[in-house]
Order: sequence, then C-alpha cells, then structure tokens
Amino acid sequence: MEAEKQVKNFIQKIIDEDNLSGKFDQKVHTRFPPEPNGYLHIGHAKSICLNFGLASQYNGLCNLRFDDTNPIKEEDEYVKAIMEDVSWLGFDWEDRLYYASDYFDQMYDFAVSLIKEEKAYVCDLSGDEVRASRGNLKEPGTDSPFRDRNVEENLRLFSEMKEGKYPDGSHTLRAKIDMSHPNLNMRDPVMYRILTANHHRTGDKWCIYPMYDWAHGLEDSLEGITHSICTLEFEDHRPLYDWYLNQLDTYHPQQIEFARLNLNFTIMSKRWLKQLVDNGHVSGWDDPRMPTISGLRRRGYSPESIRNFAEKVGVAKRDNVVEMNLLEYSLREDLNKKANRVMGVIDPLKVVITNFPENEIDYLDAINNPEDESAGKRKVAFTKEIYIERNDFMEEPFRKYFRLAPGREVRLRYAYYITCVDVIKNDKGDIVELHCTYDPVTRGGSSPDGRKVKGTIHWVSSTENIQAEVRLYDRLFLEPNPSKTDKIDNALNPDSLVIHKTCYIESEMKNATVGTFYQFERLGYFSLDNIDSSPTHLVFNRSVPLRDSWKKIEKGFQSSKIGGG
RNA sequence: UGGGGCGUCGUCUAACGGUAGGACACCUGGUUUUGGUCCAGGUAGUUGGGGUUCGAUUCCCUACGCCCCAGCCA
Repeated sequence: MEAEKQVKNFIQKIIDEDNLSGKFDQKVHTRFPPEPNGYLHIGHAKSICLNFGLASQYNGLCNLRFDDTNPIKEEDEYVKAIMEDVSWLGFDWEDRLYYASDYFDQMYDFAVSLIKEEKAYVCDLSGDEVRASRGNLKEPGTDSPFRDRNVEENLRLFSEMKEGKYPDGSHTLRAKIDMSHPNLNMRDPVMYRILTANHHRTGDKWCIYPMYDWAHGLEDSLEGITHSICTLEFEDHRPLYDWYLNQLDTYHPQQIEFARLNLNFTIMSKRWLKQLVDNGHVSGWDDPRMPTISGLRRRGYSPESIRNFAEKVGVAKRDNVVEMNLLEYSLREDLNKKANRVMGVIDPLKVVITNFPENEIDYLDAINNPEDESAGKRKVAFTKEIYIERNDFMEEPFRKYFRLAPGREVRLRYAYYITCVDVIKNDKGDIVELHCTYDPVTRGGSSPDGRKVKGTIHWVSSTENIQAEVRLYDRLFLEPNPSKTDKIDNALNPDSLVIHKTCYIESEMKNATVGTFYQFERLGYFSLDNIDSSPTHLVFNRSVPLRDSWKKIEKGFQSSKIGGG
C-alpha cells in the first residue's frame, strides 16, 4: 500500500498544534449549531461534515445544538427537519442534543454577575438612539446616558425586564466595553433584548432573550467545546466572544473561522431560498432544484456523495465559488458503483420490427451493474414493437452520428442488431414510426460474423413495460453567480424543470422503491420522487445526467452549420 | 475612509525557505454491447513592484484587488 500523504486543512493543523501543546488536554469537542429558522442547505452540509468529521478523526465528540435565541424566527418544524437532515447525512450526535434555551437560566446568572462587576448596564435608549450613538466606520460612538447606572438599579431593572414589566424595545442589557472601539462589535453590544414572543421550547417563561454574541460563547463553554468552528463573517465577533468569556473567567473554547461554501448557478442564502419558496418559483424547500439537503435528497443524491463532495471542496479561509460540476461528479462517482442499470425511454418513438414474429416475447439477459458483478442479471422482454429514444434516430445524420438512420444498422442493447428500412410520417411530416428488420443471429447483441456496429441504443418493449412520469432538472439559475444579480428572479432558468408525462420503463421497475438509485442506461441516474410518486403513478426524478461527450460534438456540428452556412 | 480577513491553473485546494502538486473542468489517444465507466497522456497557476537570501508561493516592505462589519438577526 502506498502511503497516501494526508493533506490537512488549516483547522486540522491548529488542532494538531493544540494537541501538541496540550491546550485542550488532547481533547476535540465540536458542535454544529444551527438556528432553527429554515432548512439546511449544502453549505450547512459542509459545516456538518467538518464538525462531525473532525470529531471522529480525532476521537472526539460533536454536539448538535439548536441556537434558539430568537423566538420570533424559530419554529419546531425546522428543528425536526434539521435533525432528519443531519441523520440522513450519516452523523450521530448520540445523547448530545442541546438547545441554547437549555441554558437561559445560567446565562441570566452570568449576566447578573457581570452587572455586579459593573461590566454591564441596563440601557433605556431606543433602537434608533442606539444606532445613532454607535457612530460609524469612521466616527467613534458616544456613551449612553445610562452607562453609569449603579449596580443596584441595574440589578433591579434587569430583574424587572425579566419579569415582563417593560414593553419590547424599551430596555436592553448592554456590555460596558468601549464606545470608541475601532471594532463596532465592541461598542457596548446588546446582551439582552425584550421580546414578547412564544418560544418553541420555553413558551412564555422568558420575555428577555440573549443576543448571539453573548449566548454563543456561553453555550460553547458550558458544553466544554474545544474548537468552536464558524464562518468568516464572525471573525470580527471573536474579540467579543473572547471578552465575555474572559470577564466571566470561565472555560474558554477557541473560535475558528472558515470560508462558507458557495456553489455557482445557485444561491445559498436562507432569505433568498425562502423567497423562491414564497414566490412559488419552486414547489417548496425540498424542491429537487433547491440546494437544500432535503431538496438534494429528493433529487436523488446519496449521503455519501455529499460527504465526498464536502471532502473535495476542502476547508480554507479564502472566499470561493465551487463549480456545480464537482457536486455532480461526486454523485456520479458514487452512483456508478451502486446504481443498478435499467432501460427507460423518455421521449418514445415507436419501432416495428417487421420480421419479428407477432405476439412473441423474447426474454434476454441484461447485466444489472457492470461495475458490480454481485448485482447479478435480469431478463428484459423483447417484442415486435418497441420504443426507442426519439433522438436516437436521425433522418439525415451528422457525420459521426452513429445511432439509427435510414438504411443503417445499430445494436439494441442486450438484444439484436436492427436496420432501419422505412420512416413513417404523418400529414405534417412528423416522424411517427420506424420500420426495421432484425438479424436473428445477433441475439444478445453480437454477431457471429464479427461485423461491427458503431451504435448501441436502449429500448423498451411497447407492450412489456411500465409507464412512468419522468422529471428532468437543470440548473435553477442561468447566471453563474445569481447573488450578484440585481433581481434574482430575472436570472431564473425557465427550463429548470422539464416533465415527460409518458415514458416507458422495463417491467423490472415495477419493484422500484423510494430511496433506491437507478441508472437509466445512456441517460443518467434516476430515483423515485419521495413525495409525488405512487404505485399507480410512478414519478422519477433525474438526479444527474450521465457525462455526455456526444453533446459537445453535436453542438460543434450545429454551430458549424450555422456559422459555415 | 476605521477595524477584521483574503489573493496559487478556468474552479476548488496543497507545497519545513529547496523540482509549484492533486481533484474537477477542458483537450488527445486506448478499451468498451451505455457516445457511461475505466486506462494513458496533455493544456493550464503563485496579483504587481521592491527587498532579505545561494535560492522566495513561503520572510519583510509597498502598491493593487476582493470579501466582511454601522440588527434590540444568527
């Protein structure tokens, strides 16, 4: 075995150093801390894989923690969806499921101790007033007139805030740091605000809720987190994270920031994703075109493929936009090994084998997965009338087009060589049917005389089949970077979903189940839609097409035709 | 403009101060009963300018470019 040199990312290097110095007693304990205010997307998947992955690589632990400090935005529905997504991705938080709201009492006590040390005060300024006194990027802020309230009054007021004596927005608890600090986050940040809202877990118990900066470090500290990994935009919150923990003189995890994932031709912001849902551009958070984990799952992505993708994109600090190619490659790479092959015709064109006997069914052997011998074989029914893909026939073929054309012989996969002898058209000139002859000695798909055919096409019997609806997906946006566009609505791809209502698939697929991956030969990977499919009306989603080198050649011919006249 | 980050093939991502490597994408060719897979090969990169050094992607200076921050969101 070759010793594959392990490439470590910068976080692993930090952990290695910490383990060397004994900073955290050789322990690694991470956490994935989603806010339950929306569905998880592929960017979260990167974070999940990072946090749970590091924990397992270093024999550590990773917690799942809901950062539920804002009852106005958060819902239990999201909690359930998030847990399902994390589990589906293949990660286990075991008994370590936590909620920020579990710590509200302890956080309150910590706040009281800061007040007692004159490091926090109750401020009566309105939101607008706070904003005005914060200064800006150039100007320093000015002290709140309530900054020097005495401890007793602060304690009384804070307690009354908690008891619900004041309306929303009338008071805040603020940390007393420095109103002229060059880092805006350090200009007496708000620790608590008054919010009269029903919390998904604590109900009406609280009417004050902690702000992220105050809460997050405490959550990490209380759980004994060693490496608190977050995204780049929190980098200038780290001084505040550190300040709180230092003032409290309590266990102090290390915050580390990495660059969030961006994918081209899609968007990753919960706000915009929600807008797509609300405006009806997609059917929901789990629309197969969405970059959400539930969307990818419904589209037919495997957990392994997403984990492999997360590994491939790496972890660093520079802003990045990963190509969709890589995600699709990850899926194909995984499914190529595990998906059974089957034949399905999406855009059917009828073919009559004129010299094949009427009412005869010829059962032919087909290999389920050439990449996996243990997947075995199956029988495919061949009959006098079959369907082939409409684009597998061309009346006037391009040079290098080696599928069916008038007078040309091709191989029907696992069946026979056929030759096109007649093209039947309707009044409008549309091709409605092909007449072909077959060569009986080529049964199975090879010829005793050794003659070669250049093309092999897939087919399905017109009588021995099952019908299905097939949904083809393409990128949701036309723009490589939709978030940079003025109006994302204008960047939407009108052809992101193409539905084929009447498709024919091998009878074998009557046993198809949701969650199983299939390859429709020569077309792509497909799986049953987990919402709309039923035994009486099968609906397949195309997860990703197969790589298609013909498409490039074809494009070349088309453009040379146009360009060359 | 104050603060915080970041600049390596088209895209991601590596490289104790010592041959700039890998993956995807792209291009060749080979195998093939999927124009798939697989195999072999190729094109392609250190933001600019100084400095230190035998030697700089790496260290220093400087310029330029990009991202984030003025929520009682996270």
